[in-house]
Amino acid sequence: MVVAMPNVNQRRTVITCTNCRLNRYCLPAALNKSNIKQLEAIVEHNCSYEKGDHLYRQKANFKSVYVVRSGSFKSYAIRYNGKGRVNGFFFPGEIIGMDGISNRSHINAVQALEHAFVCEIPFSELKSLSLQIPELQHHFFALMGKEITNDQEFHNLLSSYTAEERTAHFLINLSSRYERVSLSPFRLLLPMTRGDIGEYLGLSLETISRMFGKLHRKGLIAVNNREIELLQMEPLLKIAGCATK
Amino acid sequence: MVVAMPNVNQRRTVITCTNCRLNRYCLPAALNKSNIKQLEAIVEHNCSYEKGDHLYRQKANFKSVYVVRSGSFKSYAIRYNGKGRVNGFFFPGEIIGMDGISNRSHINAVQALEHAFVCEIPFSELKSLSLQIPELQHHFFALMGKEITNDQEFHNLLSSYTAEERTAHFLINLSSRYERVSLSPFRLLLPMTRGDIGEYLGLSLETISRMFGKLHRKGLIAVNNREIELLQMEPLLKIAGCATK
DNA sequence: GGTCAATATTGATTTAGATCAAATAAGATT
DNA sequence: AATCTTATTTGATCTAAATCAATATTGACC
Repeated sequence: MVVAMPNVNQRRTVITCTNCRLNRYCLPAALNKSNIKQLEAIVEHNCSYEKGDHLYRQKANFKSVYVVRSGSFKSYAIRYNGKGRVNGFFFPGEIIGMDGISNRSHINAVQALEHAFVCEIPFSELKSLSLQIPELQHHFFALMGKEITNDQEFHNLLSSYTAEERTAHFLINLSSRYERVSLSPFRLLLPMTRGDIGEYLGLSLETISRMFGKLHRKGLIAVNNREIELLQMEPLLKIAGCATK
Repeated sequence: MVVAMPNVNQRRTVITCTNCRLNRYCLPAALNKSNIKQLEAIVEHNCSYEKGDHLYRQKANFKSVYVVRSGSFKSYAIRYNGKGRVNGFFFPGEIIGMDGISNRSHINAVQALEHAFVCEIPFSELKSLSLQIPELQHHFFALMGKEITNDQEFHNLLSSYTAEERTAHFLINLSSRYERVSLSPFRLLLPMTRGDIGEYLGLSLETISRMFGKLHRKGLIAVNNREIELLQMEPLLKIAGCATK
């Protein structure tokens, strides 16, 4: 089994926000020490999931948001007409569950792509705490805002990018998310299948395979099954439609 | 000039949230009378825009969110590579500006499609007020959550729907948004061009025209330039991938 | 190690929708 | 009303990516 995302908190010590390796990317990032203690009190740390396990299913009641501590997840939705599938991937430090806030029920299902740990944060308690800690409210607004801008940029990608551009963008995006949590941004271990990527990017799995081949032939990446090495960032960034500083 | 969205508050009386026709769809929906007064105090009512005017441009500083009072808007983003365009339409009672929350700068530009009025709500004041009024905080979280689920459903549409399905979905979606503010859900006056719709749905403007023609030939809609009449909702809903109750 | 199922690659063919190209039609401007 | 510009429709052609099909690889499990 490919385990792309190392489990980062294997130590015997009790895991808390204060000692979590990811706390500067997560909700505590916005808080002072005493506020972090308050946050810690409402968080359920270290819930474990095996590959294939569901964090929640479509239409499940919304109760909490979750932060990935290690491992990775995909979210997907199937409409009654059978259309639509994977619409998101989640890596350490990223928040899962905002798809349930407006309706009190989740529109997506979320499934572990490999063995994973998450922290669970009951949303009603998070809201109460946000009333007391303005920085927390501010930060959570910012996180939701980030989700909105990401989704809108993705709208852009799906409505105007070619298969090659989408594929390059996907790799560049993964690279920066890996880098954020101190994983190599150049050697990507993909926890998802070509099929998952295809559904996510609105392409067939064969096209994903072909585009990896094309980028490989251009000398921009090396492909070894689930391991993708990014060899030339500048041209990749260009194809991906990202400004190269 | 087509004026699809009637201006609903033409009276001479001073416009406030309390007397606004849209208050049950807008932020006041969640508040009691005394809280509405507090909200009113921070809102700049009745800012006027002519067709083509920009509410804000790409990369503009984020200061406020806006609620459409009358008329309509489109949002669009152009990446440095020239890709991407229209990514949203906004009608009375809908909120504009969440694309600036995470970054303190807007990723989209927003332009009036016809003569329009908006209310401006400074975001920092809205946040302060949300700390005092839990219902307001809750409601704004819900509004942002709604934006997220809408965007995700759109991801689904762009990655797996055919041209006909997208077009039907667009009409059905418009219909329900018109109905919400007491406009006819069956006779849609479109304030945007076929080109705008095409960019939004990831299709060419010719395809939009052809799909309108196709739905017309099936007897499901009548097309008269910018006026679209929805004649048979059930089959339209089915094509659009919406469950028909 | 051997079998099986899931995943990935590669090639051949098809097709939905893009693009190119006129011709109309509607609105704006004079 | 006459002109000009901008939108819209419709047709012919092209193409990017889907689909179909076969093979190869990998990992899971006995």
